[in-house]
Amino acid sequence: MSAIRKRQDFLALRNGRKAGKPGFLLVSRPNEAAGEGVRIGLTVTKKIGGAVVRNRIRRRLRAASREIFPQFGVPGMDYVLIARKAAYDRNYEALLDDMKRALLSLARDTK
RNA sequence: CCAGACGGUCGGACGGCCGCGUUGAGCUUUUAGUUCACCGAGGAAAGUCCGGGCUCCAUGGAGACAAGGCGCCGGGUAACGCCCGGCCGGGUCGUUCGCAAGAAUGGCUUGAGGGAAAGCGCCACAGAAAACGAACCGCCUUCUUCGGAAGGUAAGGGUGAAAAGGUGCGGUAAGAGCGCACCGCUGGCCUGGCGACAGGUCAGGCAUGGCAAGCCCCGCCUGGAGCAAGACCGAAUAGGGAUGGCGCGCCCAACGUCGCAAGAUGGAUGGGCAGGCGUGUCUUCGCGCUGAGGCUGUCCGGGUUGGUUGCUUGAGCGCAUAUGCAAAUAUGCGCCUAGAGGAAUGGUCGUCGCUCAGCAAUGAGUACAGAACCCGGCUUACAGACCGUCUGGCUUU
Repeated sequence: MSAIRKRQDFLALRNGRKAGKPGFLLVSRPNEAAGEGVRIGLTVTKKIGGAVVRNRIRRRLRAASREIFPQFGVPGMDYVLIARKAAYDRNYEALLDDMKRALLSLARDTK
């Protein structure tokens, strides 16, 4: 499991499959170059809030993804989480559940 | 004890589980991975408004001009438009003196606080008039056709943010610094103070308003850009320069050169044909493109993605002593305190603290806000707590 850092890679995800949840929008796309690894990127736009709010959202989503992705992420896929405002104070258990369901629904669509 | 103002300090704590970044040490086979340890956001990290350090660029010295900024005095500072102390003015409240105008003094508050007799400009509305010293009403004198007209007058009315020093007495046709007293103002001199200024004294009746945060004048200051500055290393691909190798078919031909001529020779940013490539299933044939434009070796320089560096020890922080009203400075001792880069410094659960509501159980809230080269300031945001000074109220003695 590694992070997506380059702008080019983020742009490539733009047309991927999407699954929306209260706290975020999950986008996925198969990645030929990466092989078997799962790559995750985070996007938190300025529209959502100040730096403090954005940092907290980024950390919560990152912490949640660490718990969920090793088990439910599909190897060889790139994922991008686009944050929404609700991620700031949504119940953590609900956030984990949202993420699990989003991954499952994307995996079903791919088949 | 309560409330308020001002100044200063702080701005949650502990534990479990799961994680991240720098550094150090160890282990594994180098790459990399892994284990342990240490450290890991702010008072404003914010706004990016001033002042510097640092870096690159520009620059011979000095002056002038332009543009921008600053503007009472003294001190502090690396520097500042910041800070400290002082001076002067405005507003407001109280006290004292005075018939009054006004003055003195204390508290709070406030001032972009140089120049308005260098010049230009502006002063809305209202008002007669907003500066050329001004007559609307009123007042007084003269004349009168009894409607008013001419002249004098800034005491009174009215307008306004602002109306031509104020109060009182005299004076006068009515008035007026016209005269006088007091208050205010302006100028000279003397004294005190480093100075801004203050006090005293003499003179002047003292027409010549306000705005300089409109232009302007005077004095002082200022080169430009910023860590995405700058330095180094440099993959693949494309492109640039130098140099070498291979290849560069045929015909026509403008024109050039040589020649007395015949002719010879070179031959284009020209034309045609071979040849090559593509295409319709293939051949023939046709169409399109191409037709020396090529292929390749070596070296050089620039340079993108990326990597390394700049990158945290500094006008640093704490304590003590000394000097100073203070800002601050000096000396001594101690300390090392984030360095990321799609960007670490956390996520989650529990217990407690604090504030508010409630008799209680309990419930609700726990701010503003996230380093990005580094300092000194300013400004703005902020739940709550603590300390000090002052003011007011209540209770007790």
